[in-house]
Amino acid sequence: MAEYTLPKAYDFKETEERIYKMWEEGGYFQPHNDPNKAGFDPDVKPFVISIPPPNVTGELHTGHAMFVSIEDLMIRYHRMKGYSTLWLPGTDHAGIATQLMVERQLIKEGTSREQVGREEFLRRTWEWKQKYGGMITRQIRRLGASCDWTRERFTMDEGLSKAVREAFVRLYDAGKIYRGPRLINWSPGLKTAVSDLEVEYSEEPGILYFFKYMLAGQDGEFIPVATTRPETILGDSAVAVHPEDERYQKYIGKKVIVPILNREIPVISDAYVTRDFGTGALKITPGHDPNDYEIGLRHHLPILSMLDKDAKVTQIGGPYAGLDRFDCRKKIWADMKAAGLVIKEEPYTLNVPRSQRGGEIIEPMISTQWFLSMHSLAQNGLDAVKNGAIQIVPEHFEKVYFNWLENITDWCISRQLWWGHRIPVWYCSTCGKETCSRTDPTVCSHCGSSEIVQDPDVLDTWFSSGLWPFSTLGWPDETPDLKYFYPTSYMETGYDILFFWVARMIMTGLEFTGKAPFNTVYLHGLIRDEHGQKMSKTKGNVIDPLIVMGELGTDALRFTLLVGSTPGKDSNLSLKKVEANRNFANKLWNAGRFVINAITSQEDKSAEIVDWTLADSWIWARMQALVNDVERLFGTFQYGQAGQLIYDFVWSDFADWYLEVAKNQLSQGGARAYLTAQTLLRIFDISLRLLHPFTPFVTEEIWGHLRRATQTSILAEEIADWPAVLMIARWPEVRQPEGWETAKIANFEMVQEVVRTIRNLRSEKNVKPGLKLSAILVDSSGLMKAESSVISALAGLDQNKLEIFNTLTEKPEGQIALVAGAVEIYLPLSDFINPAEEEARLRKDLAEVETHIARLEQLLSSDFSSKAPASVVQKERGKLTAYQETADKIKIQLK
RNA sequence: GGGCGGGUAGCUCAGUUGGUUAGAGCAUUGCGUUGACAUCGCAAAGGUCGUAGGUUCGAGUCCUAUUCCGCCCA
Repeated sequence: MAEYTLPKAYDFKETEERIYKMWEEGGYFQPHNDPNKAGFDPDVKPFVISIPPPNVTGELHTGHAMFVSIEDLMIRYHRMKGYSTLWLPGTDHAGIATQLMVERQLIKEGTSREQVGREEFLRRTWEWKQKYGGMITRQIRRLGASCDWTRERFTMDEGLSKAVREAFVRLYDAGKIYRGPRLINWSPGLKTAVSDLEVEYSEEPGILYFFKYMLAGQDGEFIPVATTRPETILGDSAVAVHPEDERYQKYIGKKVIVPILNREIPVISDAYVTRDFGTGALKITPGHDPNDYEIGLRHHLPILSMLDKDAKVTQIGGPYAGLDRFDCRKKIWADMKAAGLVIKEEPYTLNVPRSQRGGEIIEPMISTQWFLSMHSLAQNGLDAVKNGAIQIVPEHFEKVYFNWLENITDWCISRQLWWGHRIPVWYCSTCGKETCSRTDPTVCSHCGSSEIVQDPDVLDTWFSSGLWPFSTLGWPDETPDLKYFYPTSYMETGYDILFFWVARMIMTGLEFTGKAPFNTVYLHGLIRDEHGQKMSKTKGNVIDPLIVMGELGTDALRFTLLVGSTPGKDSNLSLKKVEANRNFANKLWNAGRFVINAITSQEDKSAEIVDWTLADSWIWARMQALVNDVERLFGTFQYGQAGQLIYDFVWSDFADWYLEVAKNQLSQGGARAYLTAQTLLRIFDISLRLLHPFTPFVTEEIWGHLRRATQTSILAEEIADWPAVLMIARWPEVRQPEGWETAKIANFEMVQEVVRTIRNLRSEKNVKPGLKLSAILVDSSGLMKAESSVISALAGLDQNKLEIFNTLTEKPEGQIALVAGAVEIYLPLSDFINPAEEEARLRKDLAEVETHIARLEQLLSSDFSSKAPASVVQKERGKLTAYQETADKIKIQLK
């Protein structure tokens, strides 16, 4: 007999790091079937997820914890099912964030990006990346992520940079990338263009300014106009009114005078104008407002840029040139007031465009940028989802996806930054033409001049992450990895980057590889705090996953995130829940200790042959049902639901009931004990396998102990086919029910009901838990007789003083009477008997049972019995019979 | 303005193709620690499933309207 003792509580702190190291060093994170290695079998199915690359500057937050938990679950599940599984990790270069980080450092040193120059700046940035870039991946490891770190990628790597270059050149050659002046979103603080998606609109209190647009040559006549941004008056090209607006129709075609500047601009008519907003007359500033820009194009108005890249007024602004945008607003309004042009001011809620990064106010302005024409790409992206090549989970996000792609505008892909993939276009000062090339050219491809200079801008970071599923596998080269692992399987990420990232990957995947880059998009929701508030540093409600893991364990955090979430829905994270799941890990640990003890206590295999007990059969039936349910739920991405079922099974069925019965069975020794230990081993093993994708650490640790303990026990042959580690153990197989299950479950449930009934009464009467009671049971089915030992053990009865009769002609004296289903129970608690109370209790029970009887009788006499499916009707009939039996028994006791 | 999602126990949330006594965790109340577990056990209490209609033998679940909340897009 092997001695095998474990600490009383699960110590995750001692365990997690050790286990992770063991996995990683054991090579378990790498696909077992690798196209780069000998013995590769192309027929083995791969399962692939490319990680949503976190910013290289990032620090772990709950969003990362969420995606790592879900993706690791998907990966571990498929690995256990035998797929050659690849979870490819990496980070993106986060153009703006990283550049800011390094710039900040330079400023601290008393220098600046401009002073050190582009080359030195990039050297410093790489240096920074080498030093700090590994932080986020180390933190992801802590979550238990079973990524193949040998294939880790970074968007600025040589290979991925090559992919970016290839993608750009192909799109350029196809005429889908173009350069030109357009109205774009300008970030004056960062001094770069940003895409439409990077602008957020926030409602803020502001002022609506009403003023006079004086008519040229008509003394005193004016059109009243309202604006939220008076400084843009300097860039006005027209005043627009609705064509059918009777107030202003007469002015259409006339000229008005721009305040202060005294330029003359036309009054035009356009149906875009809302007649009942403001004054019904709209000033048009095509150079600084997207709607005005459209109107400007329609009416061929001059486009004036009255703000420069620092958001200061240009020469267009005459006397205001050089002023900051907000100073100018004040000054021009004061000057207009002095000139008698002001009508009034009203408070007004503005929709202020702000930068997603940093929150500064974005200025729409005209700028020469590179754009990707989206039309054909978007159409392919739409088709891929519409024809089912890609499935989005949950389904309703397909509508959101369609809505965006159907209304897509061209994507501004150039950024005025230094950190990123530089645009591979060179301008020739000799012939004035562009050269776009896969390799850096030395001369102009048009005239051969060496007077060429590269475009200074870099590409949007999302341009490179948009290629991620295939660039990470080696594209544009036809590598073995690309051939075998592409297209990938699932794309799992938050719904907040459906447009930023997912849609763009789909479009580029189709464009460059001709294939959808994945077959399924699984979107998870955002993590909020306990009360559903968005986490933010200013609110101080941020939950740091590193702290949670440190205090309650990684498994507890993972289980909470997985079980508390439904696809696509935001979920609230509460530490109370994490704590409950920490308790669950401990529960599992202790159940494991019990099982190990039961196994190692078996001394020899008795030759005696015994059959399974009712409890054995019951737990098997429940286990099989669970395996079945989990499989079904995983198939429909309902991981939370599956986790909940496993939790309930382990805690309630296995630990609360089977383990308690097992104690009784083990104490009988011999073959009974052996068989029980075997059942404990098998059931617990399957439980751990099912739970492993949710809580990898604790399950791996206990399973390892279970394996080692069993190896030196007489049950060793039971585990002959177990691998060295749980993470590559086979996923439990679904078995079809054999027919006996329903009856065994029903019988055991009857036993449970009798036990609960007795326990409740003991509790109600404050019977000391240790006190063994005698009892009389009346049961004609024979079930109680067969299970008397189990019932005595679980309900605290003295088996020697337990009498079981098929029928009882006379009600025993001095006993408390109870009914559980069709079983009558009598307990000799004469000291506690208060006849009036007892009768009242029985009458109350009877009344309740009778309401059920009445309800069911009515139901069964209605159309229900003819129209509902037979099985449903049968079920209700059975219930009625059971209630009637119970009622009969209670009536006997009331006599 | 357009679109999407949600109102279920005190709190935070689950709830399969509709199946007839709506679940969990936490919180609350009572009892209980000499071998799996106090990071626990055994019990109890707690819900007109936002509102109003409809479909159906049957609705938390499907349909319509309505109200409140949230998100996305313009």
